[in-house]
Amino acid sequence: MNEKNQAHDVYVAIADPTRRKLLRLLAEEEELPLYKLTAPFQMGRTAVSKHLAILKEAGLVVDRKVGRETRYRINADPLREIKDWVSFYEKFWNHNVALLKNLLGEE
Amino acid sequence: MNEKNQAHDVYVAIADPTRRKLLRLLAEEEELPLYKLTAPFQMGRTAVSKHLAILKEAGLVVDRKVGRETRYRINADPLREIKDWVSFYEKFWNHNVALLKNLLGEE
DNA sequence: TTGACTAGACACCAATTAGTGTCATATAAT
DNA sequence: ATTATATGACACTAATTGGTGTCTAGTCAA
Repeated sequence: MNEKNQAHDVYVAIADPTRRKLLRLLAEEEELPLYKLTAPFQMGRTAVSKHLAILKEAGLVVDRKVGRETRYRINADPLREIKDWVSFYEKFWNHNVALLKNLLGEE
Repeated sequence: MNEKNQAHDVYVAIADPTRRKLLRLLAEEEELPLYKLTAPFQMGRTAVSKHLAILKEAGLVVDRKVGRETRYRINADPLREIKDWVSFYEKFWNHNVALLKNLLGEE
């Protein structure tokens, strides 16, 4: 899946439901090896491994080798970028809420 | 680009830089026709139109015909979903900040 | 030390994506 | 009435994506 170089940003990383589910799993278990991360999915180990590689590229997971396992751990920091990006648009829905309040208030 | 059916969620919609830029443009101009939205990009009108279609599918833009133009307008509401999703992970980076504070406090 | 387990590295494939160009149509302007 | 503008609708293409299977190597256990 993207064997070549960098260029996988956080936005792309979280666009895939499988990858979001992986993050969720990692959010609850502190550290998990690939074979355990593969279990909840129908796809094969290779596919999950590639998804994890994309998450890793985006900085959302960190891995370390322990014996024959490769254990993955979440790193949520890059998600700040998403949060910042979204919060810029918050004023739009707040704006609408304000309009609505206004409307109801003048009713 | 996805001529068939639905299935374009918000996550996918914002994964593309062109589409994020489109949203930004629409955030500043209230309402813009396709030909004006195309101008800032190097790609052709057709491509931009398709990106807008994806944004529309995700509910992030609304359009209306005015004469021969099709004018686009932003609708930020679906971004709430992203915000909610990200905020779940906030505790992780807050957790780290807490740890750091602890560390500094005990210094 | 033999065998089972965990995972990386490849090669391969089908479906999707992001772009292109062209043609048709509706509207506006001269 | 004619011409220019704005866009939709298609057909096409190259690159990317998300998945597969196989082979290899390191590690753990009997």
